[in-house]
Amino acid sequence: MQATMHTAQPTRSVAGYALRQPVARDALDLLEQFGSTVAIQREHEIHGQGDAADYCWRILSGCVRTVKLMEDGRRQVAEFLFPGDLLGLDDVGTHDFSAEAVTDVTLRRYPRRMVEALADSHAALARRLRALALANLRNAHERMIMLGRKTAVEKIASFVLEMDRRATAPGRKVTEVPMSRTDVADHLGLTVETVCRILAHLKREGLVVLHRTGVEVIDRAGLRALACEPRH
Amino acid sequence: MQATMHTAQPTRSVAGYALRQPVARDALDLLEQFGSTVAIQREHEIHGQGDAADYCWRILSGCVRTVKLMEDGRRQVAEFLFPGDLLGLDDVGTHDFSAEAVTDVTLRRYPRRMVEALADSHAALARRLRALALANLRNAHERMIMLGRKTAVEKIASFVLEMDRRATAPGRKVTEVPMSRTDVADHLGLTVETVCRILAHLKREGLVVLHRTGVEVIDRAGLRALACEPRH
DNA sequence: CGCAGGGTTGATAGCCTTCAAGGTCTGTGG
DNA sequence: CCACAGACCTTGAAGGCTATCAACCCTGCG
Repeated sequence: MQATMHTAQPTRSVAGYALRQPVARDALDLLEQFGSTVAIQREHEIHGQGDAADYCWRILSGCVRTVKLMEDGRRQVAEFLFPGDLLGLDDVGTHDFSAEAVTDVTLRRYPRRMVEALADSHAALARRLRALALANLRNAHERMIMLGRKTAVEKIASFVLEMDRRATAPGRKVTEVPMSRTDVADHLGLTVETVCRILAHLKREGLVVLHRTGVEVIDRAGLRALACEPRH
Repeated sequence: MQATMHTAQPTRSVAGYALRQPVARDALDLLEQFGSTVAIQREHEIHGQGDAADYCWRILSGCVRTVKLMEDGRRQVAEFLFPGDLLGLDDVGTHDFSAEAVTDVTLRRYPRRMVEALADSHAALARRLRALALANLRNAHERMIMLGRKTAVEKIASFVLEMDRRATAPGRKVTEVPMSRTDVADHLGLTVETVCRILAHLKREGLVVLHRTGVEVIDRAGLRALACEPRH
């Protein structure tokens, strides 16, 4: 789901996978005329798991999570989305996940029908859509090795670095971390308690400073070492 | 990477995500004239991690695994591919994974350059390629909840059921399981020993029978219950 | 026949979870 | 303004699931 769009948020300098096949004028601009702006309140649902995939969205402000639930309540947060990211383009027929507002969010909404129709007549858009899907696939694969083979410390260190890259406002030192510890836990395949403990550990080690609603990376190299190295 | 193609292997009745947007004549047939057939020996590499993505392949016979390695040797097997599945279509520029032959395999190889060129002039092919990418993305998401939230027993039960669906020759009761226990472990985020122990457990419980080089599902409903239920 | 590699099983250890008990912050109402 | 309730966060103690270490088995093959 996550993919950066750069025309809409020129101030954000997030590294965009989608930029590998640049086009002079972004092919996604074709959609703009069919868009409408909507606002969703914190903790409200944007779409449910199994809903018809009639729309897709671009995040203008705020943070969104995509969630999959098991019958017994176990939860997996697939992605966190930030301004510029796209949501709901990857579901065929029905949405695979529910999408929920982590904070108050504003979205630009596009009818899927138009997307598909335009893609058929504009090769550049079709190419762009596939590039987005492939970038998301690459992300998903990265998460697989994270979930399958990394230790808790490595997961948290990776997560902090990812937030630092993706969610730090330009010019600010402190990365906003709007989601709850529970969300982070369900994203990384851990428990709330483990997330807390390991963040506290990183803080004791002087790698990060924890603020009210954010994290400040002190020792980026140290975190990077923790994020990939074998246990300890 | 995995995606079923059904024109090429009409005898296989694997449920194909790719069939959601059927076209009268499969758009992928456009590629056939540019294909060449290659054979790769067991345990040999088809392409390496980081190699230029100049080709993609369709598996004609045998079994292939896609592998990602961490610096310290930890390994993640992203997918197992069987006849009819496509390989290497999802990598832009360079391959994200290495692909290795689990058994002796025969492949049909296509130049990526032709794929991209044809996609630009044939909307149906472009649509089909995106559908394949999205199906793979859906698979990857399914694996995320598996790796992040399922217990070892649930992982193994799910895996056996998946092999039963995908790799059972038509009319046969016994599912060939050509990959080693190590491969299975690295696919599920477990160790070899745990895989062995849990297979033995499923056997003791009468859910499966283990053969030399395959598994026979005895109690499909029982396995299905184990695959999704909470621990125990 | 002996060797090598993968598979299986057992014993032990450790990471993370589970269970439990405060602590902190925010929003609300008196 | 202050008190209070509730949600989230944090920290501690104990337990369980899976990994690790080790030994043995089995099979195929030179």
